[in-house]
Formats: sequence, structure tokens, C-alpha cells
Amino acid sequence: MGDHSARPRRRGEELIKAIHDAVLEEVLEVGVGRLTMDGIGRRAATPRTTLYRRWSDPVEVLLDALHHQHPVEEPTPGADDLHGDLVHALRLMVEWALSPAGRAVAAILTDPRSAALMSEALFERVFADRGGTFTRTVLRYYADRGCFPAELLTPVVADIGEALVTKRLIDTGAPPTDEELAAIVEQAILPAIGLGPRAPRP
Amino acid sequence: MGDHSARPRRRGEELIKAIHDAVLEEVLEVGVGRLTMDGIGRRAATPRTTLYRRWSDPVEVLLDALHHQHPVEEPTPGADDLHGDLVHALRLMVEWALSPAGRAVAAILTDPRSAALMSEALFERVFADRGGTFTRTVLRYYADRGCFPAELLTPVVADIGEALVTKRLIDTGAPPTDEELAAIVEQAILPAIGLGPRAPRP
DNA sequence: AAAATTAGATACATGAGTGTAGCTAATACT
DNA sequence: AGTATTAGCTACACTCATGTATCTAATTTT
Repeated sequence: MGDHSARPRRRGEELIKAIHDAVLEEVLEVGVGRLTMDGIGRRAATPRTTLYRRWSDPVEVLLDALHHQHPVEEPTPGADDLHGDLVHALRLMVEWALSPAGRAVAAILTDPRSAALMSEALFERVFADRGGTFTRTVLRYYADRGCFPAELLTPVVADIGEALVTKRLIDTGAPPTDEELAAIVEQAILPAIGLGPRAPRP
Repeated sequence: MGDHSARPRRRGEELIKAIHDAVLEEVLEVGVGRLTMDGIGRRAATPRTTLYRRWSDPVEVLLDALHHQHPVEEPTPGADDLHGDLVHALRLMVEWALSPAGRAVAAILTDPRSAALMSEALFERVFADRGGTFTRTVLRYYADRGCFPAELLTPVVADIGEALVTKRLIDTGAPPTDEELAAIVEQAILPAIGLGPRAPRP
């Protein structure tokens, strides 16, 4: 039995990371409903006994992997470019949505047997202290500086950008182009805060 | 062996309908990834042999069931109530989204192994000749009557209402209230077509 | 070096689901 | 009534996944 340890054994964090990466990949390919210990083990090149020593079922592996993701990057508004900052925030959202963690969260939220497992704590852990949607951070920053009346920043308005991006991702499965993101900003978000094409110039 | 035919045998359309109903219910409970012939058969109180005589796998049963759904009700705009007609259109969308067919379509679209099976023909079959989103029909009708400039009715604008409703359904799992639908119309759709609170009155 | 830990490997029993074959009984058609 | 069709039933062989037990070898710790 000469070659059964071609690669050194992984231990501790290295092993855990490999398993976390594996479950995030596996769920993208098969969805939550078809996630198995066998599938995760195969992808991580680790036996099920190793998985069962730590986790009792595949969804637990998945939630643990999400728990250990780095928090999502938060938009950092500049000084004077509402349009650009909104496009950038939406681009961050798209990047996150297409990340392994983002896709895994989406898979859980759309699985009838798992959505309830997405606890508030885990959600906050993934998103850290973001204070709401990607675009909300930007919008609040500019409202605070008087670019538009703060009372226009309602929950509906804060959701517009991400809602449109989400729907685009669902409808086409493809990421919106930068032109499409700009169109969302100009045609939907800015009019809602009174800065549409017919609005008085600030 | 006295009671093995307590209920008469179903044949033809009656049997098919029972199976269609069963698969639409089953997919709501378990999702596409866990859909099985066994599960459908149990729910329809019919053996798998009966299913296999007609269909080769559970997703085929599901797609066939969708194929035989009645087309979605289309909004019928009135003469002079843009706001009301938009709220009504969104309510129709919510009703459809929460219907067995609507939920089944959503389940397919969000399953990594099934989305590609939602062919264009089936999509059109489910939605009949709707000419676009629920709200687009209403918006086009009123643009044609000069209530707002037709060039503002872009693909982004046509999508705003349904995008926000979709996101709400995903985020909370619950249908939006009528107040929430009205807020979507007033805070997002109307501003985008130049009829927001700061717009000139038509 | 010895001891401790555990990753990796193997085996097993069980259950769920698949797909098929064959049969009988119920129902429709002639 | 006789014939044809097929729903419903049972059985089977097979695959995959589950969860567990046990063991050895690799690696870390003492």
C-alpha cells in the first residue's frame, strides 16, 4: 500500500476550511435538497466519519461554513458622487450575490425545508453591521448631507435597487452589466428620492 | 380482501388531475431537489407504476402539471385610476406568486438542476399572451392615454413593482399587505414615471 | 522516543428511492 | 355478455445515502 498518502493529512483549520469550501461548492451544484454528507465528503476528499465527528447533517455543515465567512464588504460612499456610489454599491451586491456564500444563502432562503434555519444571528454574522441594504448605506450618507430629503428614504425606496438586481439575477441567471446597473440607478432610485430627470438640480 | 376499493378507480382526466395537484403540493413541501416518484405517488394515492406509464421522472410530472395550468389572470386597467390599477395588478401578482403554479415555477427557477428546464414555451404557456409584467400592462395602457410620457416606460421601470414584491416575498416569506403594495406604487413606481409627490399634477 | 490525538479507511446494517415485471380487478367499450 | 384497457397492487434487484463501529496510520504533543 504505497501511495495512500500522496497528500499529507490535513488537520485543524486546514481541514475545516477544505470542508467549508467543499460544502459551498457542493450546494451550488446540487442545491440544498440534494446536499449529502457523501457529496460533501467526496468533494472535500475526506471520509464521512470525519464529517460526522463534527456535524450531524449536511445543512449543519453548510450553516457552519456560512458562519465562518468573512463579513460582506460594505459600500464606502465618497464625498460627492451619489450616482457613482449607488452603481458601486449595486456592483458590490452583485459580486456578493454571485459569491459562494451569497449563492449558498440564496439556496437556503429558497429551500422549503431550510429557510427557517437562516437565523437572525447568522444573517447578521454574514452581513456584519451593515445597517441594511447595500444601497441604503449610500442613500443614508447622502441624505445626511442634505442631497435629498431624508424622509424620502423609506424601506421601499431603500429596497428598490437590490430588488431590481435580484429580479434580474432570477430572470436571466446572469449578472447585470454596468449599463444595466446605471439604468436602475437613473430610472428607478434617483426618481424615488426626487432626483429623477425632471427633478430640480441640487 | 373486502375493502381494497373503498374509492372507485380514477381514470383519464380525473386521475391526471389528481396527479397534477399532488405534484404541485409535493413540490411546495419538499422542493424540487427532494421531489420523488414515491412522494408524488403517495400524495396522489396512486402507485408509481401508474406514474411511470406516463412520465419518466418527477420533474417531468411537474412540468406537465404546469403545462396544464390555466393561464394567469391578466390585469384589466380601468379608465382613470392609475394608482388603483397598479395596486390591483400587484395584488394579482401576489396571488399568482402564492398559487401552487406560481410557487412551483419559483421552485424550478431556483433549483440549480432544473432552471434550464423551464423552457420559453412553457413560460409563455403559463403566462399566456401577457406582453410582460403585471404592472407593465397597466403602465402601457395609461401611457397610451397620455398620463405620462411613454418613453419613461423602460424595462427597468416596468420591473420595479414586481421586483419589490418578489424581494419582499423572499425576505419575509409572507405576502405584502395592501398598504405595502400602495407604498410600492407611491414611493417607487409613480416617481419613476414622473408622477411622484413632487411631480406636476396631470 | 513514547504517548496522545485524530484523519483516513473499511465494513456493516438499514432505509429510501428507482425502475421494472407480472398479475388481478375494475371499468369502459363493443 | 364478452372483450379491451388500464388502475392498482405486489415483488424484485439494484443504487445511493445514512449512521455507526472499528481499525490503522499519520501527525502532534509530551
